[in-house]
Amino acid sequence: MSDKRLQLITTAFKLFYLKGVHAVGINEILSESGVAKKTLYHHFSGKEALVSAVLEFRDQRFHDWLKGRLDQAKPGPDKVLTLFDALDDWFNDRVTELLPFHGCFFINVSAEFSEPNHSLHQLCCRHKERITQLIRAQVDTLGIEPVAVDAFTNALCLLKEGAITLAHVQSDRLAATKARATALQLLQGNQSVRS
Amino acid sequence: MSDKRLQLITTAFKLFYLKGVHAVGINEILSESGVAKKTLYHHFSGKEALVSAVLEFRDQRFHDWLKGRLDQAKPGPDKVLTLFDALDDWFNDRVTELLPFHGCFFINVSAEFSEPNHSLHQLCCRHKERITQLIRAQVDTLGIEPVAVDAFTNALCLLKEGAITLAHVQSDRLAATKARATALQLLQGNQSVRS
DNA sequence: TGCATAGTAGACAGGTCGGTCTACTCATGT
DNA sequence: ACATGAGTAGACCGACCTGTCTACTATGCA
Repeated sequence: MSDKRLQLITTAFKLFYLKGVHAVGINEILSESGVAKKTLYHHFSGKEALVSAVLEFRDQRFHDWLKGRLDQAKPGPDKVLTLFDALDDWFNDRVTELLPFHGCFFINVSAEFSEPNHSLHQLCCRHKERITQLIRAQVDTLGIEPVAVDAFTNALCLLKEGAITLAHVQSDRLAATKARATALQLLQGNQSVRS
Repeated sequence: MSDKRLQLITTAFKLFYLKGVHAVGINEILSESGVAKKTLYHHFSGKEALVSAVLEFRDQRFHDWLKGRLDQAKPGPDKVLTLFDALDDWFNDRVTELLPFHGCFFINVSAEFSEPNHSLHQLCCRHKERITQLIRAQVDTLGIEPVAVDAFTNALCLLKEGAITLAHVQSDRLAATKARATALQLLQGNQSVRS
């Protein structure tokens, strides 16, 4: 990956994440990154292609970070509760590689490109699916029956997205803690989970 | 409320909800609503004031609809499970007064005006707080201890926001059903709830 | 040596943005 | 009779938008 190309992507992400895609113009990205306009249009066919690349970049970054956190958890219930500890760190700006929290970039972009058929919206959808798979893999390690795996994965994803929304819209820095408590309650209420 | 003013608000809402605030220009709202530009600036000081009015309008509409649904529920666990039945109707476009589902308008606007201090972002936050109060009132009728009321209200709100996000970003029309199942599990796992 | 590649700065085009303003109509109430 | 306020149509302003283009530089490779 070219140096300038990466520079454009990281700068664009920073600005898009902070202000939204429509609110940031090409020229702002150029002056902020110190790259010439011709260079941008050499690497990307247009603004939308740049947004695509930024989504892909963030998807990778976020996925790698979360996978790293989950892999560190010790076997057992911790495997899923760690998810909320990681979210808590994210919401409270203790994860430098994710930049200060301004909601989920993919939820935000979905909101701006609301049409489900839009290619950018679909990229956001695919990111969420990847993260869901990551979580399902954790739930799988609990050794519960397959039907319960699906149900519990659904519940965890709902709590995760809910926490992100509360943390962003209502600036609720405790959102992850609340979600963790609920997840714990589900774990304890379900006797099929080996403790 | 003036006839033209209301016309502007409803048209603006329809377009903002569908395409996002930044993606819709004043001129589009004018041509769509058939109102003159001077009239718009007679009623509103600018675009931002119009967005404010639209948020207030939607807040009222949504709150009234949900309150109506919750009030109809019969006492007991139904008081909270009805929330997810209502969401299911919303997600699947069976609520005409809310228009076809394109996510939560307030989450979407929050994403476009991400700064927590921004007045539009705060309006979105206040809407969420109002809805939370509505839900808390339902949980109160269950007759459980005060601490559990807070915890269960938090859980329900997390599940609700999670369901909205799944329904929008991933076009998951079953999101409300999944959230309902999780809420039921929480109800059953908690013996302090009178059945 | 020669030529493609990746880069710079920035003018430029065509369009849209939010917002102002002029000139006009029409209904209402005093 | 007449002033006021709500309305219309649309020209116009300056700013900004995405994207193209010219002219030039530096590097690396065949």
